[in-house]
Amino acid sequence: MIKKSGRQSGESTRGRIVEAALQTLKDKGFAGATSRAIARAGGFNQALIFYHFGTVDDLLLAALDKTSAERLLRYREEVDRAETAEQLAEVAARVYKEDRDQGHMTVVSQMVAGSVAKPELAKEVVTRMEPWIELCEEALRKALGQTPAAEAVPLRDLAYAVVTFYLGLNLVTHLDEDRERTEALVARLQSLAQLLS
Amino acid sequence: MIKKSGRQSGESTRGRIVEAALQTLKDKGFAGATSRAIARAGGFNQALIFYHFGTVDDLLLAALDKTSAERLLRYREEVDRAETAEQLAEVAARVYKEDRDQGHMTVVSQMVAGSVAKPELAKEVVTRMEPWIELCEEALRKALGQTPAAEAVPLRDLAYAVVTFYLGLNLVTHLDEDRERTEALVARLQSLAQLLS
Amino acid sequence: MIKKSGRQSGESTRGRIVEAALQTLKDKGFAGATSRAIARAGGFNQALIFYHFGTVDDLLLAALDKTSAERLLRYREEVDRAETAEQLAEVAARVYKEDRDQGHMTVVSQMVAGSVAKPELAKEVVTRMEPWIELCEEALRKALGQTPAAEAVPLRDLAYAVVTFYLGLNLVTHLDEDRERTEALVARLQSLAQLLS
Amino acid sequence: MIKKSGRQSGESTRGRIVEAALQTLKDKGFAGATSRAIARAGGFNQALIFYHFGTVDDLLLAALDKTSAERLLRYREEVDRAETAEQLAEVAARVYKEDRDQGHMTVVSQMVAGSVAKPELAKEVVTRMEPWIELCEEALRKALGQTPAAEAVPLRDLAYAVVTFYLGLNLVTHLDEDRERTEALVARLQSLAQLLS
DNA sequence: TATGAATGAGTTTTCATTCAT
DNA sequence: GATGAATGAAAACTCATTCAT
Repeated sequence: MIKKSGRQSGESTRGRIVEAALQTLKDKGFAGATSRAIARAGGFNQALIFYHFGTVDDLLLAALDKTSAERLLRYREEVDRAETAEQLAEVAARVYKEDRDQGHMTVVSQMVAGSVAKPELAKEVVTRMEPWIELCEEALRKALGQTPAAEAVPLRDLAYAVVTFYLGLNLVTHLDEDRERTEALVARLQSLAQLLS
Repeated sequence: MIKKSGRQSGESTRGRIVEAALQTLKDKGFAGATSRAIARAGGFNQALIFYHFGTVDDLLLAALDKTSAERLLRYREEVDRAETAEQLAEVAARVYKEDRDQGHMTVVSQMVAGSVAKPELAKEVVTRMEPWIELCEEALRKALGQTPAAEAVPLRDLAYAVVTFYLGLNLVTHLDEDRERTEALVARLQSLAQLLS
Repeated sequence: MIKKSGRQSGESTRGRIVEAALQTLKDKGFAGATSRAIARAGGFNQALIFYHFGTVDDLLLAALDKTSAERLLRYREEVDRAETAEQLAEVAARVYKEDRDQGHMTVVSQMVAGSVAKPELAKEVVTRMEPWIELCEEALRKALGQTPAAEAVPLRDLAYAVVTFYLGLNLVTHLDEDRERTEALVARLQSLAQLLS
Repeated sequence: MIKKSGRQSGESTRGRIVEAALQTLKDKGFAGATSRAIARAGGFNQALIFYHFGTVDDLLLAALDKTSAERLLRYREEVDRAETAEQLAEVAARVYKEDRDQGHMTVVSQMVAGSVAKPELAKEVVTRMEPWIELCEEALRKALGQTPAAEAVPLRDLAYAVVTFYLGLNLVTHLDEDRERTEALVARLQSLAQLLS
């Protein structure tokens, strides 16, 4: 079916809006992700956001969903391929860099940080963290299978800790302009992982 | 002698404003910490904020300073008293609960999260994180002194990791309304600490 | 077909806003031409000004443009019609009275005066004075063509002087409530013009 | 009588405030001459303005008085010394440059322009223009004594015209950054004066 | 005299959202 | 579907002025 020239189909418009929301979240943070800023970033009309998503917060959640889904796929692919703890540590370091460079984790931490004052938003954000904890638990099971650490701490809790750390890591990443420290940190954690294995 | 309402000693007014800013940061987050909201919380005139602090951001930084100074004192006291890794883990768990219940760490993570889009704010926030990393390093030196972990990872980097985790922990804390998970997590980390010792 | 109040054709709204800005500039001067005052004068929402013009200064410039264009047309029409120095002096007196009564020159002098502290505004205002100097030069060429005055002073400079005087005249006009003096002054200048011819 | 150290006598404080008001009027124009800006410029407390002058407008008038008195003295001195029209034209050019460079006329034109919306202020400003018109008339009498121009136009009216022009000149001066045009203009007027003599 | 503190009303500008077309 | 226009509320910040000391 051929669309009229100029106007994109509704689906692709939604996509463009979500994309613009993501970009704005990365560039300006939660506080700066206003309907105007998003519309400006995407080059479309402000009102479109409300037509397609109802509220700005709903658009932001949709954006979070998109990032989450994409990255989850990518992570699972890598986790499935890895076998040993060392490999997993290496995977984590690599994918972290992807996340950081593409701003995916910025989106997540901004949404988490921004939802402090908005309980309804917070509820939705929590829900979206769940699959990450699961993926992480899976990875940890692979990595720590029989080690003493696995016995001391239930993998579920450890997974929660890892995700928590990841959130903090992202928050800190944007403060560390030259990336010296965060870079070093991730390298160190890799060494630590080998210790535990 | 009782002061008439309205004109006060200046220093105490600054204090009241900072207190209101802290409360607002805790209750509404960075995005909600507007001059109006803060003035409403403290029951004073909006313009007073600008009279005493010039800008909202400067007030927010002053609030961060206050929390930071107070908590740093409290932490150092506890860290100085502790001797073994186990004691330190116990201290960490206890003081974390204080922080959480009093909202001190909320203030920190909100300021960190809120400064994504504001480079000048970010610079100031970074500076204020430094003493925390130092304190943490000190505590880790005590805890890990001779262990293999201390050799694998420089304590400085580990301290940075701990602070990062702490930031994430706080972000996550307010999402976890019933505190089930974060509570469990902290308990688990305590066990983990025993493992490492 | 009558439009419902509220949504209008955009172009006409811009016009209404410009008109309100002109009125406010005339009534309250540059310092009093605030967005609120203008919105009140025009009976529309304050935010409309920013929607259509971005900043108050840009609106004020648009208002200046409108007055300028309208009056320039009117002046040129009269100047083209006049032949002798006496006729031009008469034209000048007549159109000055129009200007004064309609407040057109108040707008100009207020914008000039108001731009002291605003270099960007000043730049724009200067640009908008140019066509007036040109028109004036043209009129002077007609009036003074072969006279000794024309030889002593380049017409360009004289035109600049006339415009300068006109600016001053306007400033003074509003101080001279009963218009006795300015009225007399213009009459005298007419006589003077005859002397020079 | 020796004053206490630190505190200046009331009279000198008034002087400092007036001086600061003048400076602010020159730098920021009427719209920018707020109590805060003036206090900042003079390095004293805002409230002092109200203590000594009651309102900002009254201070501004006091400042106008001071400039006016000082310049009037200077002008009279020069006018008294001059004899011929040529000398007077030369004096005018010289003293104009002083005025411009020291910003005295800026103060005047800003006060005139700023009083559009404030009838009480306007009334006061008008009063303060009177001695200038008189001085100017006197100078013109000297310069034009027996010429045909003096017969065609009453000197009083001409004096009014000159003052009016002077006001406009100042308005234009600050728009003409490189001073090319206004400089040339004043030079031309000097030549013109010789023509009339 | 002088001042730091305080205030209510004001400033420009941006917000999310709605609506007519 | 899409858009330009419109709006009431709110943002940060400044205003002239008052007052207790």
